[in-house]
Order: sequence, then C-alpha cells, then structure tokens
Amino acid sequence: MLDLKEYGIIMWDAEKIASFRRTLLDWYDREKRDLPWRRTKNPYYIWVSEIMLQQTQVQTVIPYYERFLDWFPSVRDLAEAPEEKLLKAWEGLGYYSRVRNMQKAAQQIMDDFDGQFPDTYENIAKLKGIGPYTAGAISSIAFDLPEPAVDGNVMRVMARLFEVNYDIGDPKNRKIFQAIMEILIDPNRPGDFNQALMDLGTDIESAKNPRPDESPIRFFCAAYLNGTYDKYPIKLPKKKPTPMQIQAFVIRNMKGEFLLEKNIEGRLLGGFWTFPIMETDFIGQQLSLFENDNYVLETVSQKAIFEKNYALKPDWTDNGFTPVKHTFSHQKWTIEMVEGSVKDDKLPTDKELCWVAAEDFDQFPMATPQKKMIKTYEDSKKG
DNA sequence: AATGCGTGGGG
DNA sequence: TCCCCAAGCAT
Repeated sequence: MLDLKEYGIIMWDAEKIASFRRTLLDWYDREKRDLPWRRTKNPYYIWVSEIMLQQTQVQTVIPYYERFLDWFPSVRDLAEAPEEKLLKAWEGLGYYSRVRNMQKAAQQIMDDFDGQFPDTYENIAKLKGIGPYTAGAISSIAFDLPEPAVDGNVMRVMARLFEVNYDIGDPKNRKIFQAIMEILIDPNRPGDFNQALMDLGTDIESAKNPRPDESPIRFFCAAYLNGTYDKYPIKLPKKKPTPMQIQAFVIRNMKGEFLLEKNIEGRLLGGFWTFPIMETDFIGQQLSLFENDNYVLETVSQKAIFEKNYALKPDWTDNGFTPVKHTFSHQKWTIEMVEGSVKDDKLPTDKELCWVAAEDFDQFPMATPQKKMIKTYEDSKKG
C-alpha cells in the first residue's frame, strides 16, 4: 500500500471521512443528472456508456448510446457485427479503436466467459479496451464493488482536496490518486460515490471556470480553505498538434461518381472512406535532378504523383475551393482540394478504391475531415 | 515513458 | 478565429 505521507498528503481521520462521504452523497442524491445509463445496472449498457464517455462529453454521447444499443442490443450482437456497421455506429465520435476493442472484448466475453459479463474487477480488466478507470467504473456501478474509478475529474477534485503537488497529466502519478480514493470511497455506495465525483468535476469543479463557492465539499477542500484553489490541479501543458498540409483529389467519372479510397487499417482513421489524399509538406517543392551534365531544378506536382499512383489521367479543373481545416489530437490539417474528371475510370488493384454516387455516400463510414470536404465541395457548387 | 489516436464545445 | 479542454487505453 502506497504511503501518502511520502507524497505530502495528510489523510483525514475516520470521522472526517464519514462526514465527507455523507456530504458528497447527500449532494448527489439531490443534484445527480438523469442520464440514460443511470437507469440500468445492466453491465453491458454500463460498459457501452463508459467506453463512449472516454474523452467524450455526455451531450455528445447520448444519441450515440441510444443508437448503439438499438443496433447491438446484446454482447452477442456486438461480437458478431460486421466491421462496416461498427464504424458507422461510431462515426463522428472519434478514437475509433474504442469500438474495435469493444468488439474484441465482446468476443472475449463469448469465448472466455460463456457469454456472461465478468463480475470481478480482475476479470473485467482482462477485456480489451478496459483499463483501470473503466474497470473501476463498471465494477462499482454495475456490481457494487468498492473500486475507485480514477479519471481526470477525480484527479482534479482530489488534487484540490489535498493540495496534491504532483502533475495529474503524468500517468505514473495516477497511483497517488488511486490510493486516496481507496481510502475515501464509500463501500456502501461505491458506484454513486464515483459518479458523484464525476458530476462534481464536470460542472462545479470543472477544469475551466470552476465555481468553488458552490461546491458541496468546499469545507473539506484544502485548496479552497487555504486560498490556493487556482494552483490545483498541477497539470503541464500538452504538446500542440503538428501542422500538416494535405492535398485531396476530388475525381469524378463520366457517370458523375466520385473516387473514394478506404484508409489502411491500423492507421489514422483506418477503415474509413475518403477522397484520395496526400501529404504535401514535402512535395510540390523543387527537386534537383541530374540531367545533361547539369543539375536542373524541377518542380514535382502533386497531380503528377496522383496520376502515377492511381493510374488515372484526369482533366484538371482548378477552382480554388476554400481550404478545409481539421484538428486531430496530434495533427492539424489544412486540406487543399483539387478537382478533376476522367473518361477512362479503370482503377488500379493495389488500393481499396471505388466509384460512388453522392447519394450513396451515407452507406460508407466517413470520418469528419471527409464530411467537411464533401460539404465544402457541395457548397462551392451551389454558391 | 512517450506517443498515437478524434471530436465538439466554450472562452 | 484560435486555443484549450474532456468520463483513457494500447503499444
């Protein structure tokens, strides 16, 4: 067991802990949000909600949650679903490995747990895509097990309660907050205790613009009482996303269909369909070639590279589309679109390519950058 | 241990 | 408009 004193944290006595639990749970009983996944103890439903809620806000999740359970009512349905339907169910939510891992976990439940959702922390934590936070959340909410669910909210609230001088963004410090929570958690209502802290951290004790005077636990909060509230939690700034210049090729055949390509699995937006794209940070620049005893500078165009890689000879119709901007967690794209049309639409076989009519776009899983490109293209044709 | 992996909302 | 942030996990 980790010794909190070594981290400069003075734990409360039993009476204060009991008082804290009562104060927090009384507030939760009055103020808790009525959310779809709070009307059930079905571990499958709880699991779906917890995976969707990873790094994703409640308001965004609700419609996805309802539709997901409609499409995949049971673990078995999820285990047997085709990949395309999985991606459609998650389209627009982001972090798509979440849903791939969920399907693997559903298959683990069918194969290793006889189709029954595991009911111990240890077995729940064996499932793909379930880490310490999610294992704690499911254990406590669905099975009433006294397991902490340490997420960003809990770390923030705990850091303020005890003036924890350790960076909450550093994974190795997670164990400090885990140790605090193992002592504080109410063994009689562990699920409510965990969710109360999340509700509190989401709104009143949020990261930006918190309202500490409204917190039901302010008189337990060292940072509040000592006037150091603004100093906690300690969190080092993240790295900024890398700017990247991208070229997209909007190519149509004689039927007016668009060329789409399926992204390679295991990479960014793997399995989703997009207009062919190319990173152009390093091309479109001048290359030196050795020719006739001299070096000559030659500008290699993206279009030439496209023609070679896709074995197509489009007639290019340049028409200055507004660049599409899209920021991922780690990359910041500026996408320039170019348009072309082909008479001969025979496609190479070394890539997953197909011609698709605009009215059939919704049958293909498409991520947000592609949706933005389609909108920009259509808007330019209208205006 | 550090990095890859999305997206939408709020200031 | 741009920047920061949010109910993490896998490798």
